[in-house]
Amino acid sequence: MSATPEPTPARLRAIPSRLIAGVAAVADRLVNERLAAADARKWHFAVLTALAEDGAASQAELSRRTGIYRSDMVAVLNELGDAAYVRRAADPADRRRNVITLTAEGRRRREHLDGLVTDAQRELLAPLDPDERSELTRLLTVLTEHHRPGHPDPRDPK
Amino acid sequence: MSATPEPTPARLRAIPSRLIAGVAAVADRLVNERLAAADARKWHFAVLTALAEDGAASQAELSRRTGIYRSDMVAVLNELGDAAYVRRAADPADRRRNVITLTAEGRRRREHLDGLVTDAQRELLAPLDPDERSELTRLLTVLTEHHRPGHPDPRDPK
DNA sequence: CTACATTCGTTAGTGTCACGAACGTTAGGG
DNA sequence: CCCTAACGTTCGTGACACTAACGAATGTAG
Repeated sequence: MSATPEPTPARLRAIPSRLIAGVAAVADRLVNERLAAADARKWHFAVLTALAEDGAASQAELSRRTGIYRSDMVAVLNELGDAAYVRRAADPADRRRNVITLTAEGRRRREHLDGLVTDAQRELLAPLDPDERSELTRLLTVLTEHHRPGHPDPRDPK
Repeated sequence: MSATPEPTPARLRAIPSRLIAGVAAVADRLVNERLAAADARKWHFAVLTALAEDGAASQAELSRRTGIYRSDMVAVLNELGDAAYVRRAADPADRRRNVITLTAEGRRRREHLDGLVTDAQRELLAPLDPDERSELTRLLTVLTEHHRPGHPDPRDPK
């Protein structure tokens, strides 16, 4: 069991990057389906949650928290602003920045979307027991931490 | 540990679907970078590998094996055909079908790309030990098997 | 045998998303 | 004061997932 004489069967189905891409597609579909029913997309949820968890921030800061490119952040904030879920105000301390603030409606909206997203997680992880779920989360977190701008490879500190 | 009094901490960073999407993006980037250096894309590798592992097939069959939409398969096979990695011939037994066959050059090409893809997997999974790698693969396989057209929910056999 | 549904390959088109280029504005450091 | 860098913004690109529709061929029910 420890020494497999076979060279590398490496079945297409067992290639990690393909497995992950497949599961990611399923997860995205599950989340999007539910959010679409509430006329929202995952970016909306990500931005609202980032604001709820760590407070008001500039657009660039929100980009870093959520992983959304700052170019794409503009449109998301336009939509959230049009719906009065966030407010966009100039930062008096640094006039390059906009300060994005979560409104009361935005907070309610976030809680609603959170329920939908949580449902999607449940359906996604349905076949796993609690231990397996936390182990999966742990492994994915390790990978996420490792492949982070600045940490990818200590041999190339540039 | 079993009863968490907190309502829903649910940190944005810990949402499985977001973790998976992030890791999938990293994995895709790693694979694409390497394949691009060989002027290939992941579809090429997937099709060549499907042919090498399970033999010649029709385009629709390749679609199912690889997960590529049959609409997109056309362009991929055009490119692989132009490079003489595969041959496309009419199926005499069913004249709707094309039979796609892997050529000798295609087989060499596949082995080359396989090396690149394997390197990418190594880099992706670098922070995990062998046990963790197989556990991750196992968990992802469980999820993949569960969320498969026809198996999504036994409560809705339709 | 005829009629109908289904499969296949193909073309064209849509929407999402990640990402880069460039620009004007503003801030901070030498 | 100049230079660099960060910020918000606009525009554009390319990969990818997916749908719609088509003609040709096949299988099947009546």
